[in-house]
Amino acid sequence: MMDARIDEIRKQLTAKGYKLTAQREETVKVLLENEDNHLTTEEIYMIVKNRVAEIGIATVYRTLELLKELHVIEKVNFGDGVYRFDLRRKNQPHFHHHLICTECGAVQEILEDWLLLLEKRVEREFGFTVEDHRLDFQGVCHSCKLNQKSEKCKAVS
Amino acid sequence: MMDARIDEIRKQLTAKGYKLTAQREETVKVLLENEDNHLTTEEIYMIVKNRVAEIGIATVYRTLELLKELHVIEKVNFGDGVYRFDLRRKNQPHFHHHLICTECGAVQEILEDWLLLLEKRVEREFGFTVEDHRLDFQGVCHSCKLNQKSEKCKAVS
DNA sequence: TTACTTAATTATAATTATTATCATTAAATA
DNA sequence: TATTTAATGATAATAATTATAATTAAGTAA
Repeated sequence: MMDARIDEIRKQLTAKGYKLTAQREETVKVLLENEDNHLTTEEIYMIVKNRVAEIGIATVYRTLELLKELHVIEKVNFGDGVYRFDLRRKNQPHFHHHLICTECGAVQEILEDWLLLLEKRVEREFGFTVEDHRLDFQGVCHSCKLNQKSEKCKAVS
Repeated sequence: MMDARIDEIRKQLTAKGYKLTAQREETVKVLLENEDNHLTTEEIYMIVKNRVAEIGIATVYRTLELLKELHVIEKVNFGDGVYRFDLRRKNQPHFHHHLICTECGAVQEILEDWLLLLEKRVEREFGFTVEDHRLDFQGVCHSCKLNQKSEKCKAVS
C-alpha cells in the first residue's frame, strides 16, 4: 500500500535524475504516515531523527523543497506563523480544500473538488487559465459547536 | 474619499482603546494608496520612512498586527516566501479572491463573493460554520497568454 | 576491482524575518 | 502642572531558512 506510493515517488525522482536516498525515503514515509496531519519542517525532522538518527535538518529542508517541486506535497500556511506540508492526493490534479477551526485549531480536508464550475467562470470572465487553486474555510467545527452547547447547558442548570 | 476611510479606521481603533498616532496614520495611508498592490512589511516600512523618517520597523510590525486584529487588513501568503498585506474591502464580510499568474506574478482580485453556495454546503455536509474563507487560483493570466501567442507567431514567421 | 565523477549529506556559518526588551517620548487625564 | 499610561525607537534576542564547504555515498568507466 504505502510501498506502492513510495515506488511511485522513487520513479518521479529518478525520472528527473534524483535518487531516493535513505534520508529521503524516511522523510517520505513520515509524510505518508501523517497524511492527515500537516506537519512542520521541524516536526518532520524530529520524527525522522528519532528513527534513523543519521539526518541533518538541512536535508529535511532540501527534501521537502524537492518533493514540492515534484508536486508530491504542498507547502501550506494556515496563518499561525509556520509552514506546514500536506500530501497531494493521487489522481487529484488540483489541491484539496481545508476547514480550519478557529476554536480548536483542527484542520479537516475536503478531498472532492468543489471548484470546477468556478474555474470555468474564471476562464470565461477573466481569460485566466487555472492550473491549481487553494481554498480554505475558517470557522467553527462541528465538535466545537457541540461543546459550546453543552457549556451553555451547564451554565443554565 | 481616503480621509473618510481613515476616519473610519480611527473610530475602530478608539473603540478598542487605541490611538491613531502619526506613524499609524501614515502606515494606513500607504496601505490605502496601494490597495491593489500587496506590499510586504519591509516595503511598507520603506515608503513610510521616506515620508516621515520618524518611524522604526518595529512600529510597522506592531501597526500591521493591530490592523489585522481589527480586520482592516489581511496577512496573505502567495507562496513566494514573504508575507504581504491586503486591505479588506468595505461591506465585505469575507475576504476577496485572487488570481495569481505563475508566469508574470501579477495578482488580480475578484471582489465579488463567489463562495456563498459552497459555504452553505460546508455547513450542511460538515456541520462547520464558516466565518471567513481564502480562495486563490494559480494559473496563466490573459495578457501572458496573449504574449505567448505572439511569441509563437514570431517563431512561425 | 579500482579510479573517477557526481550527487547527496552533515555540520555549521550566515542571513533574514520577526519578536522581545527597555529606556524615552507623547498623549491623555486628574 | 503633575501624573499615569500608551506608543515608539533602537537594539538585542530568537527563530526559520539558506549558503558553504568538507565529507560520504553511489554510480560509472576502465
